[in-house]
Amino acid sequence: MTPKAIQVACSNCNLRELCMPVDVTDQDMDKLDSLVATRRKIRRGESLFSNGDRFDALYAIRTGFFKTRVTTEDGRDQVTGFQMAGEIIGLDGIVGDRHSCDAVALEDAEVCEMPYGRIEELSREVPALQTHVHKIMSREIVREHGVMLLLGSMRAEERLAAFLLNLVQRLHARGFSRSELVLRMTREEIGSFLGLKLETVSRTFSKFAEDGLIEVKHRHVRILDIEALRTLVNAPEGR
Amino acid sequence: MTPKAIQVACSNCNLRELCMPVDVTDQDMDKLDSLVATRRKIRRGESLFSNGDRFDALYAIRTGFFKTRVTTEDGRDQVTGFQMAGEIIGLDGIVGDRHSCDAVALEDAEVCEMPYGRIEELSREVPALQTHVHKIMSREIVREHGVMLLLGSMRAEERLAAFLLNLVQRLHARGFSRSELVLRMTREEIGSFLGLKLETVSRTFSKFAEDGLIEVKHRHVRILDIEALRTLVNAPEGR
DNA sequence: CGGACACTTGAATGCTGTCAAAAGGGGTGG
DNA sequence: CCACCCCTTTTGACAGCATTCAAGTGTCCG
Repeated sequence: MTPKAIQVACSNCNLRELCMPVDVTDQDMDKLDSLVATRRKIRRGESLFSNGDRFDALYAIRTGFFKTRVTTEDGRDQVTGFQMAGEIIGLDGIVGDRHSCDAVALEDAEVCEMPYGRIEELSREVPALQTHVHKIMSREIVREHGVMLLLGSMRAEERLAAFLLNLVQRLHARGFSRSELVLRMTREEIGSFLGLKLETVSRTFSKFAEDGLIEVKHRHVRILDIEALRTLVNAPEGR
Repeated sequence: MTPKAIQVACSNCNLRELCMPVDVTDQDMDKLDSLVATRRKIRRGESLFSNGDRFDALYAIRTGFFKTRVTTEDGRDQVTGFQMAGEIIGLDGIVGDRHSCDAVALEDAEVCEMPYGRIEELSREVPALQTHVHKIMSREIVREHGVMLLLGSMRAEERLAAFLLNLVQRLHARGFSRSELVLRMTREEIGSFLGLKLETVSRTFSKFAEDGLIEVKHRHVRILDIEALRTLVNAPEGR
């Protein structure tokens, strides 16, 4: 028995419902199993791909936690998202044959590499996969709309509340607590994502703790009053 | 001779190189001509689609100018982009079978409606179209990364300069002047897109004019010193 | 175990928002 | 086609939130 061979098949992957289309025949599933060419381990701090790298595959995160960020020549940078198990990264590379952002592991991670050419081939044969790929890209577009709303119209407290709610919701969908979470990123990275300085992030954490909304102990956060956080995000007065 | 029938064919459309893949055989081009089901005219102020509408087609803009915006129940809203001839809108609807944003015409417009089911079908038959669709979605993702960078790390002057440069560049690609433009949107809409209040937009326009970078006469803008604008955007110190 | 890095907190500055008022245009209806 | 009215835009004064600069503490990784 070769456990490794079993693990490599998407059909046996416990993240299947996150990465793969739901309705596929056994026959199609056999094809989809051939999508993942290799597994790749990435260590904390290392990049899965970087701005300028040739694009040739999408990656499904099996374990670990990533950030993606865009940078400019003049030193500006912006974290564009945090990604966890079951999520797909690399979509930015399709348009220009090169990646336009960096994907950095925030903890040791493992990803499934899916050669893009193979994705296109199989998409033509398996309509369910085709639709699935389109939905993944559309979902990313919609997610970014939400981030734009956050960056363009929310104040610091609202941004951080929205960030925490989003994170805990995604973690809960993966079987973790709905009230407790461990942040894998620094205050500076949170700030970059939220368009705030790290001091503002830290201060806002402290204020939430003072107000009894959360408990913060460095990177451990416990949500005490999730309703209050929701109310904050839906505050009637925008910026 | 029926000029209308001729116009409906993508193969004869002067925007073809903006909407369609470049390398297609004549045979494939015949197929692609069947993509556009109908033309639709939208009058200034009307919506092409709205949040919650059932999704069933993508739209290629033939003429006119749109804004897309997301809104929340509590009255927050955010302009997520401005779209002009040759650009594709509606991608947000794929993931949830319903649109999650509004597309509003800022001037009288005409769009080509491409039923999504037909796009999927043809994508399976014509690989060049498949790749093209993927690139369009990927391009939108990358564009939004740029907007996130703008919203998350730039100050008011930098944002407005980046906005003007982007707009004039896209207009120039469509045969318009590279230094003169007519804004189709209000100061408030610019502000919503840039995460600023309309007064700040107005003030920043005035400052640019005082500094000799541009000439502003309501919605007519003439760029006098494009290099200065570029320098502003690439300013070494971010927010 | 030690040092670099991450985090917290304080004080002051400043950019952008808010409120207000006036002027200018453009669109619509007669 | 013209005139009127409303919406858009501009500008000023002031307030507030987030940034900046600085110092001290804590902690995690090698």
